[in-house]
Amino acid sequence: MRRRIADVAIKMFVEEGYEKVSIRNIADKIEYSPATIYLYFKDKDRLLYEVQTEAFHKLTDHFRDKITDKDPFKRLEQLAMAYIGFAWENPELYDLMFIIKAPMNAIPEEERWEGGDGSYLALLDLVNECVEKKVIKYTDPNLAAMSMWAFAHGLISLQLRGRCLKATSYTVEDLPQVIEKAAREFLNNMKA
Amino acid sequence: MRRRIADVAIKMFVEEGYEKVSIRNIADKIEYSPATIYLYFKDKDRLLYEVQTEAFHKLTDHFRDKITDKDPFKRLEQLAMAYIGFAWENPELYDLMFIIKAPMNAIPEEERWEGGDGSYLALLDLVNECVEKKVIKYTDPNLAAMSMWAFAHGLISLQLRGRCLKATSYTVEDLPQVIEKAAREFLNNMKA
DNA sequence: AAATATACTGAACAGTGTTTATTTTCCAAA
DNA sequence: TTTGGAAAATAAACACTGTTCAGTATATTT
Repeated sequence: MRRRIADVAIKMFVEEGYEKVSIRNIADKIEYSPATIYLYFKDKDRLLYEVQTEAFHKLTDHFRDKITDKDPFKRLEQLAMAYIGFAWENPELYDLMFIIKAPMNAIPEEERWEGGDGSYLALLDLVNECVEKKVIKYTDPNLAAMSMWAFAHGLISLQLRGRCLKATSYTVEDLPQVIEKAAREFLNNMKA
Repeated sequence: MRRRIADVAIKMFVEEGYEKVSIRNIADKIEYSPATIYLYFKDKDRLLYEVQTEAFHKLTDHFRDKITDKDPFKRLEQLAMAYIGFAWENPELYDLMFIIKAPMNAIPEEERWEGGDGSYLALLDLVNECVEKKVIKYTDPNLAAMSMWAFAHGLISLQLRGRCLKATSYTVEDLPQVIEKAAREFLNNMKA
């Protein structure tokens, strides 16, 4: 039943957008009462967190498919492009993975961030290798990993929230290429 | 009256956080009926947009205070640090300026983004000067400006949305310095 | 067949943004 | 000073939201 609810929820978030989906909508779709959902999920934040975890599995799969090169720096490039590509293809999922506050409220102070941790560690491991082999300028892997993440996230979230189009002179057709170009430039600048 | 509502709204957003403030709360505070607000603002998005514009004035003032150096690259550093500092001091305002979707819905397709445009142009002008004087690696000012903005925004918004603390091994006390350090490193990497 | 345990729901609570018909307020002309 | 009309403000309702809880229906065990 938990599965059933989570499956429908993730589908509805993707199709209709997070903001337009309510507990009642989900309950209607699975033809149960809204109260039933609360037997399986403490509250909406907790359900969102479950959906987020699912989404991170999707991202992990996406990474597995796209990160294939032997050279660690090339792999770093592939990771960056895969991250951006995922966001572009799944904007609604990206939203609740990285932008919306709600699902994070469901994680108690001390607990691990199930989904996010895994993906971040994939990046950190790779950056570690790059630092060891001196293929990037950075010497602190944590700082390098966070910087890469922040840059990619910044590009994506400014775009997803409509700030890019309004402030820059780029058009909606340009943006995908512009963002990729910016990412390439960023990677170039951190190359040893 | 428009002013009166906007003033109270901005104050309440800062004090209690965007999510906890409703039209009714604002109406209560100014001792008017909720319906009155709709005589002066089309809807909540429009009110949010007004508050956003106010916030951008604050950011512009902040920039004016902090960006003082003669050297264009140093000025670029000052701008970056001022931006990050502003976000740190006014997280709730930063939220509705750059993260929340709602206020952008109030701007019709063709219209300018009153607040955002100005601040972005300040950055773009400065970057233009840096490109001309060849003090940064970038040759395309638009790309450079967007990259800087994206990087700073990425750092800030990941932090504001609780992703940094959960994924990285940094503590809440470290983060301000870590973010500044990351920004400095980024600027260093783009230095010509 | 009776007792227990599990699964589910109807209805309500307290809140949200928003609209409309109605009332109050105010000011200028008679 | 009274009256007419415009302008300003609102009470009440609509259609939602997340959430809770008392109560019902179903299934399992004794």
